[in-house]
Amino acid sequence: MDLDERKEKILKAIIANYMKTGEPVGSRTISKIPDLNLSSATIRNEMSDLEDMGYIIQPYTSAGRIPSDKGYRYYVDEVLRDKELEFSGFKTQMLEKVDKLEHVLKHLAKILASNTNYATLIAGPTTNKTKIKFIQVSKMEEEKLLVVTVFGGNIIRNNIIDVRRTLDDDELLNVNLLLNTTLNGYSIDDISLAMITQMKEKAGDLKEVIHILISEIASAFKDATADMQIYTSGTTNIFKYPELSDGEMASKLIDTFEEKEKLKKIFDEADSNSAIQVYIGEESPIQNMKDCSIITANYELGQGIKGTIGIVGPKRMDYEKVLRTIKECVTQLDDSHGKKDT
Amino acid sequence: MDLDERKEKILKAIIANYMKTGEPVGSRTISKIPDLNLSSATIRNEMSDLEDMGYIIQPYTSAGRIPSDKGYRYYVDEVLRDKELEFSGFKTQMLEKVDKLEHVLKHLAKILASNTNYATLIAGPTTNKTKIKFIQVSKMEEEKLLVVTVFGGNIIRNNIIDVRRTLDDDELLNVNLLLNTTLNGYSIDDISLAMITQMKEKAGDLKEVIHILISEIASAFKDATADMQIYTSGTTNIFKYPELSDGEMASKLIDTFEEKEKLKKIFDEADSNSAIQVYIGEESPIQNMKDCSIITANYELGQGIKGTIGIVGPKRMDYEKVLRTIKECVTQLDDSHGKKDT
DNA sequence: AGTTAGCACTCCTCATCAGTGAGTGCTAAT
DNA sequence: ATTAGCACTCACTGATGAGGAGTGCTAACT
Repeated sequence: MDLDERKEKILKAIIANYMKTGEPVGSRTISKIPDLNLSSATIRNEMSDLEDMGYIIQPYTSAGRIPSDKGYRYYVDEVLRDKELEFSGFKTQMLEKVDKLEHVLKHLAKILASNTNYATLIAGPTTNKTKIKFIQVSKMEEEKLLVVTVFGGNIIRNNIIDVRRTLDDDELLNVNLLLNTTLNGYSIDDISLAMITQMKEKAGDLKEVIHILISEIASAFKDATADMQIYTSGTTNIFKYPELSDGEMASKLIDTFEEKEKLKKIFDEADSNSAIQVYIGEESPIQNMKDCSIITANYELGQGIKGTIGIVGPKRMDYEKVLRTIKECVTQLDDSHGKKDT
Repeated sequence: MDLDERKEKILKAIIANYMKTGEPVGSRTISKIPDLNLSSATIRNEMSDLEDMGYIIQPYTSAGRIPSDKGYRYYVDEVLRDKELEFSGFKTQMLEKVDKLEHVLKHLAKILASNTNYATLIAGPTTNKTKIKFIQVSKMEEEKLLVVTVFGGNIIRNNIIDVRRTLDDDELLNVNLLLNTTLNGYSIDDISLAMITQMKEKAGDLKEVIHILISEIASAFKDATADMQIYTSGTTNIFKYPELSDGEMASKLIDTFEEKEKLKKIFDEADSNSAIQVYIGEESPIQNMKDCSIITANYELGQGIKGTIGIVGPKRMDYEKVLRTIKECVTQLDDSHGKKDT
């Protein structure tokens, strides 16, 4: 099943060439490569073998070959595997000057898009795994409480909750104290039944209120992706690749980028394993992106603040560059934010 | 400068026909209309006149005519002016079930897009003209205060402000009391110098803190458009209109829709006059939309909650339908929300 | 004088057709 | 095992021409 050295060289050459031009690659083109000094006829035989093995495809008889999904997969897995993914020359301009996390991510998406020439999406951190820093409950209207939750990284979420009961100032103070002392430093996911019963015990009269508050808050954040923010940029980069920009295709892709809900699927999968993930063609978790490749990577800012970066491009995307860039990017996010978030 | 009845009929017919087909309209097509019983030759003469007057354009010699911007303008101003814009059959499905304003608007954008077949954008309310309902200042870290401002319609904004000083609990209580009693019921724009000095006088020791808080809050909301939320939907509808969907054009349009900042220009203009606004072709405030028509309308949910709805389509869009729909939509927004926002 | 029929002309669109070139597979010679 | 040679395939290009939709103009008609 393995390829001998020559076949690999040829496959590599085909992929490299097709990445640049987007056109099927012929045997003559390969035969001109000085490294492997072979005639086009020999190349043809080898290419025929490669096609039988499923690494390349002939779009129609007597055309050149283009890499198949399997071909790309081989390239990514075998060829890029032990390559040193060194500094990418990725420009970090201004990344540190912005402060709000939301802005940082938006900006980063733009930078990534313009650096790679592919479409970029960034998922903001999900709150349910981020540590709670501070909770403030206040009375907004007679029976309505405003709950402000501050998570690590100063991510703030608001909930208006209807407790069917009026609280006086003392009670409010108690609730605040109780919630803060108990939940501080834990994430939503961390909240255990034990903690809740413990709070209820201490709550006395306020048992009921605490119950409503906790369950409402929990259900608001329950669904990991429910309040996930997704920032996209460079959608129109797809027009740079003819294979993606004909009407039908482009329309579907852009639609997917507009409907952020659909994009969540990508991040759902990415969550499970922490490494960089490469989806090629049919492997894509999103139906509409079956003709694209998607590369995702998880970033982490400490304090349980985790999110995902994704880049979407044609199957002939420059995997090496994107992998380098995205890796660098994740590293930088880590560093740059680590500094200021004490 | 006015058109006689026959010319108007012909112009109308040309526009109506072009709206449907998107193809240049010839004299023979018009001559077949039973209403005005004329031969194609007569129509030709009239069309020649209309062209001289600038209402229609001939894309190339010996092609049919298409309406010019001026032609559309005449149609919108004169023909649609006194037409009864009655019930549009606009589906309001589920509009009332959703609760959060943000969700309502997102959803509404989708409904509008699918109803009209054009791209839709909705600007959420700007906070600086909405009445403040409740302010809560709390201590998050030693010198950092968390300010939560609740506006009418339960729009919530958070600010983390660094007052260079520690506040004890009593002081915090004072600040809260002061801010709430003074600012309640006013909008950010309403806050006068007098109010500020008044607060400072009462603040005593906390003068400095109040100063920082007020100026920070004000500057955060200052720029009306800074925190304006824009929801878009149906971007890919433009692919339904060939004149907008060729590479260059489509790319520019979609780019504009992605970069929400650019869209703000539309709403900046819309603010000034409260009526429905129609921009045809070159009249567009956005460079990239010079080949489109844009229709905007302001909605108002009471309590100073105001925003704008916009629909973008080809110049040959169905103005009548869009005007009807958008009008209906604004009315419904008004009603449906008025009910539940006591 | 307004309207219309007729005609020559323009220009787009579409299908056809042959030529070209890049590419392949196969065979036979090296 | 490699390569040169050859016949064949197929997309792409450009020219050509028919067809059609539409115009403008003129002359005849009411």
